[in-house]
Amino acid sequence: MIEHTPSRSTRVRQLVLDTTAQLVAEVGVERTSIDEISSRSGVAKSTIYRHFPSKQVLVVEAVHACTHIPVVTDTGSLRDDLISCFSGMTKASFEGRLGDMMLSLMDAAQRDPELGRLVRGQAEQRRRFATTVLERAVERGDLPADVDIDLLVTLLSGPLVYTKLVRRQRVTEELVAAVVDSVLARYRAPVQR
Amino acid sequence: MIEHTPSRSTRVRQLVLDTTAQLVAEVGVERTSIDEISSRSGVAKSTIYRHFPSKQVLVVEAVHACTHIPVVTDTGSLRDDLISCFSGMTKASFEGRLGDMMLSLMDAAQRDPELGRLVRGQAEQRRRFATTVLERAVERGDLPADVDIDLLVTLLSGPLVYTKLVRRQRVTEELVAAVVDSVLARYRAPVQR
DNA sequence: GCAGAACGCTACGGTAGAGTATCGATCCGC
DNA sequence: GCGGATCGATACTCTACCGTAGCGTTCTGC
Repeated sequence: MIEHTPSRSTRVRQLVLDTTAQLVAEVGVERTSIDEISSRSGVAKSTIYRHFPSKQVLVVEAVHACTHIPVVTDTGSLRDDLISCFSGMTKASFEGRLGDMMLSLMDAAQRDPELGRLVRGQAEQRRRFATTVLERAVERGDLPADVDIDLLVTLLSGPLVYTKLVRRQRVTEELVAAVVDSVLARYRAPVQR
Repeated sequence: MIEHTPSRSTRVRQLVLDTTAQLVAEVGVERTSIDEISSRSGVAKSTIYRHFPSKQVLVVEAVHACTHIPVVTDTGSLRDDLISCFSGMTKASFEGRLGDMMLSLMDAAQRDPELGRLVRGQAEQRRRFATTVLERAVERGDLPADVDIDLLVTLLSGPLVYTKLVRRQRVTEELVAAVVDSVLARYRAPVQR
């Protein structure tokens, strides 16, 4: 992939998007103003409006710009796949700017249909990834065929979301592993004691 | 307890608090305005400011007014106690107005120190209740002594919070029971197979 | 180096909301 | 039913913000 030196236009555009994301992460969607974006980025207000028709669109694009899609591994080990899956989601959703935006974003998504689609889409995508990993495990026989995959995804995702949003603590690799192990414990062959 | 007929002052005050809570539940903390509270409640703006020094204080009091403390049962059965505990919390936190406020509240709590204290306090109280139930179970020998209670509380609370906030689905009695049973499964006497 | 595009600056108009002030009307205890 | 307390209505100041407009300046492709 050849990296052209970006034109002035796209450079400015990127700067505005970046500043917007930064501001949303700091003060939330509602308190983010164009004037503040302008003064903080050094890009004139008029220029911002030459790139984006409205604040609503700008915010949506800025948020969209900092969402990555985590990769799904297939190591053959359910435990490893789950840990990899949820570690990836943690990095993609809870860390960096997106992590700081989450609450404000979810709140704003209740009222803004466009943000609503974006946030809901992300959440569903996250669920689908985990669902895929679990379905593969069922096919391999690592999980009983009658297992409630939907419930399992909730049992796995919930504690991580809770730790991030309610407890406001970092979701560590150790926590992910502990959650995965706890949830899987009942499906392991009963240990001799 | 003798119920006096409330004076005009407290009646108006209550009406304002109620309308505020209703509005916060509908449009969130930031979009709730004194003018709207005034026009919707029929109470004049000037009167509102005679009762509350600022919007910030009003919102905090309004939120505070609709928080109940769930009761903790002690039936001797860990499963029943947990289900009772988390059903109570669900009713107290996820249903009714408080449930509709949650997201906006948690978001606003990031910036408003007073709301922050309130929300954090609630969350900690919830955790203490669950912790109490689990500690009793350890004392009774229903759970191993080296169990990680903190992790257990997260495993139990997380899926419910996730269902409410992220999936935006009702937290049913069935879900509470399913989560409790899933988490407890690994601590049950290993089933013969 | 020279158009033309992109940008910065400043100044608007318009709206919404917080909080204050005044005054007349209304309620409520005594 | 009288007087003090409370309330309603209105108008006002301030501030913040969205979005627009005009114009001079700077950059960029050719």
